[in-house]
Amino acid sequence: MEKILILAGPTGVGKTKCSIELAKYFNGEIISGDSMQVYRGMSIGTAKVSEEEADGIVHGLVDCYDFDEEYNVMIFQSEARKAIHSMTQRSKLPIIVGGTGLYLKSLYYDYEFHEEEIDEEFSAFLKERSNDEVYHMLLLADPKACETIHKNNRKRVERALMRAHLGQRKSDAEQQQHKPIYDALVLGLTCDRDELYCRINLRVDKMIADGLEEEIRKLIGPHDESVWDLQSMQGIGYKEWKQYFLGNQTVEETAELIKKNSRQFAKRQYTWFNNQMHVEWFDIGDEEWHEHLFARVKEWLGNKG
RNA sequence: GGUACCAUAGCCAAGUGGUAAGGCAAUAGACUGCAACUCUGUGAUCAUCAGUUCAAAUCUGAUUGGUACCU
Repeated sequence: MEKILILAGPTGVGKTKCSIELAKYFNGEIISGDSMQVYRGMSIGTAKVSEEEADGIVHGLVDCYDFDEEYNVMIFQSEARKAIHSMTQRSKLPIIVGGTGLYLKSLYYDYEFHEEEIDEEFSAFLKERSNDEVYHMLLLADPKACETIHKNNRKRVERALMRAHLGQRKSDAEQQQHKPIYDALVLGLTCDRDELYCRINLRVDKMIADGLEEEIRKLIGPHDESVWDLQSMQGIGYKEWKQYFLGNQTVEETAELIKKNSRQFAKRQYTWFNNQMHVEWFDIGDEEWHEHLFARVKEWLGNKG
């Protein structure tokens, strides 16, 4: 099995810095497991690595798509696997760094995605139904899927229904082995919650100072209001500017919103990493976390046999 | 100093006699194709004291705190 090092953790703990140190020390290359850093032109708001920071370390899946393109788990999984393979062949240690839980999990485990089409007619038909109606339909089409989807979660219910409609029931797809397909070491960076929130707040202030507003202005460019509906523009640090540019909000209010959303996001990330994956945590508040983390990686690499 | 008004969870806030709406925040959780998404669960006895009443956040009085105006 190929070896991959996964570095997880909430926004703002310092994954980027740590990952570069790891890459340098262990002769590795980095793959971003992040759903927003793939977009070109979105750097400040996604806290992307700067060239100086990267210091020559190769970063995959960063700056790969224009901000009006689609990106999703399937693309991530496929691209990341290719990259991992390439690195392994060149004797580089693949280091996957990111905060998008679903992406990391789908990479680590044997999730299988297939090309899909959308039945527009069926989709339109669903739009007309109430939450209850749609949920009852799913109850008939794929009862097992209902176990993990709440009836108010319209988005997921519709998607599961669409899959069942196209003959690929969600519950069937999940019959997969659920086994790791890599020899992966999953490490996580964490810290005291208040401390993290403080770091997040400071980071957002810095983003503003570094010209986040200008970055957004460039992205919007000549586009009309529909830019705000783009997938990429739903990222934290971006979507909050809509009201500002529409003249309904001050910069200060926008910044506060970004901070709040970032904090809530960090909380959700913890929920994911704590319950969906087995993460070995390293608290950056501990004196020797750095030594411990590096020692752990050495141990793991050494036991390769 | 006087008069009036106000005092409900961390914040905003319904409720004017029958045992405390809602929103935000916080927190816990779900998650196989928008996942930085989407969704779910969780909180108070109503400033304090005394009184009226079968029954008070809701009425009365006092106290404390705040706001406005007046001298």
